[in-house]
Amino acid sequence: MTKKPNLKTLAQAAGVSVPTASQVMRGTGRISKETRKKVLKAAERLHYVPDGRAASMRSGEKREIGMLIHRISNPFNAEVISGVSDHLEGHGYLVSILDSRDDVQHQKKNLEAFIRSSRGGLIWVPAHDTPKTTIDMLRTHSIPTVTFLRQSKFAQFDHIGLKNTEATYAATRHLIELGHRGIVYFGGEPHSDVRQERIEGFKSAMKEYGIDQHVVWDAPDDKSSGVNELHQLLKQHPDTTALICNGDMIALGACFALQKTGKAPGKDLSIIGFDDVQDAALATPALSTISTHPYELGTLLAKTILDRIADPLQPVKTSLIETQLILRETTAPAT
Amino acid sequence: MTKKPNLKTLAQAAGVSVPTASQVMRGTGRISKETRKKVLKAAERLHYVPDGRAASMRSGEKREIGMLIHRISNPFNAEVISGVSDHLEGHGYLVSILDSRDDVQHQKKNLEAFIRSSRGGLIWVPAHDTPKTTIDMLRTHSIPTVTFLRQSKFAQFDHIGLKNTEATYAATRHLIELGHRGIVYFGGEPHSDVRQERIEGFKSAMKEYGIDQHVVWDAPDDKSSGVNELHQLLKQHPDTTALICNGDMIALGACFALQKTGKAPGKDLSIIGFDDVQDAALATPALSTISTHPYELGTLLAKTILDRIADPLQPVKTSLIETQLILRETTAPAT
DNA sequence: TAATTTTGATATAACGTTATATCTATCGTC
DNA sequence: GACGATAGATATAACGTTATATCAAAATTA
Repeated sequence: MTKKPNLKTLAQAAGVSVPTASQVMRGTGRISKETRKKVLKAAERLHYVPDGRAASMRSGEKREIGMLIHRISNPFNAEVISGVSDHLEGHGYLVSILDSRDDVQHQKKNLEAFIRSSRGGLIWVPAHDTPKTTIDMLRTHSIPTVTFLRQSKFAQFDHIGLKNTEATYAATRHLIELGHRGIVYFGGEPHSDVRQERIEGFKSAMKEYGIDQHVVWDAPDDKSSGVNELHQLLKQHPDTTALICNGDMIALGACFALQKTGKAPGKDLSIIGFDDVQDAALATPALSTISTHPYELGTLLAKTILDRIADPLQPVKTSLIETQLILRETTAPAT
Repeated sequence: MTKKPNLKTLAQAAGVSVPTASQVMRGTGRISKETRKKVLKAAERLHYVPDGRAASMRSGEKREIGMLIHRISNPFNAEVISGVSDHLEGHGYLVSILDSRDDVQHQKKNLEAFIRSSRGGLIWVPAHDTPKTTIDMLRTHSIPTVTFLRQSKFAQFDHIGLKNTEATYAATRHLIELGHRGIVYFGGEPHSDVRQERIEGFKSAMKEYGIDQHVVWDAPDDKSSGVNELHQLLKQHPDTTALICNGDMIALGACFALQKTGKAPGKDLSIIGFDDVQDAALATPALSTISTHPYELGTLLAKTILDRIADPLQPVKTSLIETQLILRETTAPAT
């Protein structure tokens, strides 16, 4: 059990000075072929790996990006992560994921630890009702930050979002043209801004067609919530003929609940999800939904944070990703 | 845009020396009430946050644990992560996740960056066919490491695993007692040791009942693979009446494929999954499967790595988690 | 050949902390 | 009132790197 090797050890083993060893390891400076070989050989033998803390502290370089997201198990997020990682690893960065569980307490703890650890940048989905103090904390440490999906009310960061309003507008319009009138916006937390944008699109389509009644139903965005809440909804609003859902998971839950009562999604109730997760296409019946190109979103996030790191003073940018209405088997004309 | 504050700035602002400021921030040493108040006030005003790199380098303490796993989107892993995070955050650690995509190249890159970043410990699912050099790299840096699910052939780390053999033995036996004879082990990569253990249990149950023919079918562990491969399997082995699957996702894929051809899981083909992910209970029909208590596994992982950090020289420990056969709607007597 | 540049290496200081040793008042004790 | 003990602060060095300045020797130029 030998001691962990450092530059000093390495330099001694190779018979050179510490700065020389450092230069060889980084491939900088003027080094002769023989010394380079000597040092590399010693490094191999000792399994030398530089201490990133010391290197980063001295040089100011930070080759690690953190992603703080609201739900690590969300398959949509997993796709985004892939996009981010593929791009950033290509640029020599390590991407590590933190899970806020969409809870401001967890988020604060994680962010404090994050700031302490001095990483190069943050890709972030702010938790619901993120307080101003949290934002201030980030600002005063001037960490390159890009938000996605959700935007902060209190500060301007670079942001990649979705065209939420347009997406639900198109979906709602499609349902109306199929003859539906009893359309409900199903799922999501009341405080969510993203959801508010989506409801905006829903309402404006309804208004455009002169439908005044529009029900919005609050419920957590997971599958079991869809199962549980659908019955409540149908009991309270029996004239419902179609759902625009806040996410695929709750939509799939609703499909499941419907089938349990002997009814058929599509035939008895039209359902449109949001995200186009892998399961949407593989469900029975296949879920009509709104696709959001998560991998491309990830790539764009990666590019955006690299730009921000390269030039911290450039003006703030916001990009919105196009969505696409995917019609499968859970949408049909109203009967 | 003021400069990031450090201990020196803070000490000057509070009118004390650097070591005093340091002691106040950590709550150590002998400090009078007034000076403490002065320093804390200044820290608040400046939004001072200590630099974890410097602190960790000097003190040797590392309050960050990394989890390197094979598939971040796997819902089973998400549950494990929750268990780990809940426990470790309670002990003042930050948990960050790295995704190896089950690829030895990605894994190596991630591990190198991980070692450079000098974290306190590693919770790890080794990728398939992890080479010895990778293990050596870890060993020479003597990083407290706990593996889970998969064990390394080349080194002894603390390990938390599943009782794979017992699990599939019980499942196979159950199917045999229901009258099935054409039972197939469906899914998984050929090189997987975990899968090998499961196949062991499968075979030994078959042998015990004098059934000599046992088909093992290779296929990736995801849903779409289940959809695609089932047809191939049934074409090649038409006398198949039941499947033991290597994971819930491929099992659900098989259910889907079966339904597409007008047949019913449970009635026409019995299917047992592995993991008991959330979707298993919510599928139509509900999936019979093997539950593995992922959250508890996570808690145990957290405790194990804390023990290892506290005493790096203690003997290596291995724990195996009990599994449980959950019978739902996709298992029925053979016709 | 003297002056100048280039090559290949090294010495030194600095990044922001914390561990250890040290120092000066003030206190209690007999 | 002399003495040791203690409270409350500080000086100094160290963690493992890298940036900058420096230096000797070799190579090039005039």
